[in-house]
Amino acid sequence: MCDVADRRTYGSYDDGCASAHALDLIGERWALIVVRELILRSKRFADLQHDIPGIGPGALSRRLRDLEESGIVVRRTLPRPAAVTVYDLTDWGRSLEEVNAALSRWAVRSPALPLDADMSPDTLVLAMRAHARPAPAGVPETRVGLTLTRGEPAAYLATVSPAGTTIVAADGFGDVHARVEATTRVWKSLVIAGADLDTAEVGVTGDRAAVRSLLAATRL
Amino acid sequence: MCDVADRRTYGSYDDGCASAHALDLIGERWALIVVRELILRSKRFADLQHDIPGIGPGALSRRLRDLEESGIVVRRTLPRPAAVTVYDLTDWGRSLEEVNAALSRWAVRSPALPLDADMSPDTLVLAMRAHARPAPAGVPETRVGLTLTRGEPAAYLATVSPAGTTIVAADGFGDVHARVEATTRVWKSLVIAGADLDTAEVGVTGDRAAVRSLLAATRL
DNA sequence: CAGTATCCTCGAGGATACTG
DNA sequence: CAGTATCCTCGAGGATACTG
Repeated sequence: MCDVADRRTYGSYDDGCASAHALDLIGERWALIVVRELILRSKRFADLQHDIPGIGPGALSRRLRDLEESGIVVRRTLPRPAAVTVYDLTDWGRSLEEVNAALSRWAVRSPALPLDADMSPDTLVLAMRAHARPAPAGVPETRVGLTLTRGEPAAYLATVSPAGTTIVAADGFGDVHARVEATTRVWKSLVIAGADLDTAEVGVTGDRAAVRSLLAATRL
Repeated sequence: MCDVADRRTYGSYDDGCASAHALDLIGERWALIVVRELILRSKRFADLQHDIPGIGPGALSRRLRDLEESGIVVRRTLPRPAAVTVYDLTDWGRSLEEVNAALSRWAVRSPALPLDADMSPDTLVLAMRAHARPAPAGVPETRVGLTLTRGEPAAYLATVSPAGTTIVAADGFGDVHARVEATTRVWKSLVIAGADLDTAEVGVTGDRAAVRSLLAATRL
């Protein structure tokens, strides 16, 4: 299927383990970060540059090409009149969310976890998904519309219930128990640093308890 | 807790996400491979060099120092008369098995998964653990003693039951339904490439069906 | 055995300017 | 906007020899 000799390039692990092979594919610098930014939605080149602090156009370009060759990313052209190039994940690539989640659950116990760095709305929502827990038994299903801003606002629909907690990207909210608006920085302080909802600069419409349920079910 | 400015070294992701922080700690080349080799048992420097094909003494030395500083690895000196230095994982470091397992479960679906490269006995057993499934309901508990050789033989005790499948490093086997002896290369062909037990060069003592149960519960 | 020291090569990728 | 091209710096780590 794959000759070892073919793989012996500089930087490749000559090791038969599946996880070593995984590192060959997504162990390169920036690779998993790029994948992460594409899990919730497809994006354009400039979107990725904006959402990934510190990546240069050269590094991004190369990483996208590698990931495409590995079958993790696909490059598509939107139908006219948009006619614009976007990057998306294959199904297999999207299943890297599990790897990202495992990393996140592990890292949260790090003594050196940075609490004040910035992150994109999508990344923050992925962190919530990685740590999402079901609501306590007996609690009725609660839906919250979440709008996070860092530059452009991004909207998500969260559903909290004893059967499980989900958060997905959303265009509209429909019928929700509460709506929340916050900057990523402020919302992050609630989710990751455990700040208090009442003292944070968060705009809440509707049932404040619903927002508390969401935080209780997704806090790191 | 951690000033961003302190972290802005070359190679560090300036990103607030927990999984990006994880990559700061274990995203370096060889880091996760070294951790993986220590999950099942503590090892000496030369053991690690032997078990990790292609790593040089300089790279291993540096990686161990970094991992120690991050609180993932601990260096211990065995009591006299051994008086020898061994490397071990902290509890937090050992919980990286979950990350390794997530990577392994993802990579197994790679179209380019190499099937013929070599791997250490411990690594092979970790792959089995990552994919371990419970036995079908109603099947009685089965215990298998597994001895894998690549240089030194390494022994493991596997327990397969509807409540779950476990494999741990073992010194002796006690009362088991079957004993298996194989080289890592041959056993790998059974577990990863799906080769047939009857045609493989495997020494089986006791109940052959027990070995089939183990393979059915741990095959990738 | 358990590393450290040295030398060297290599490629990643940051910064920047540029093109279609 | 969507990248590519160029230049440069930097550090990783392979190979090897060496030390306690």
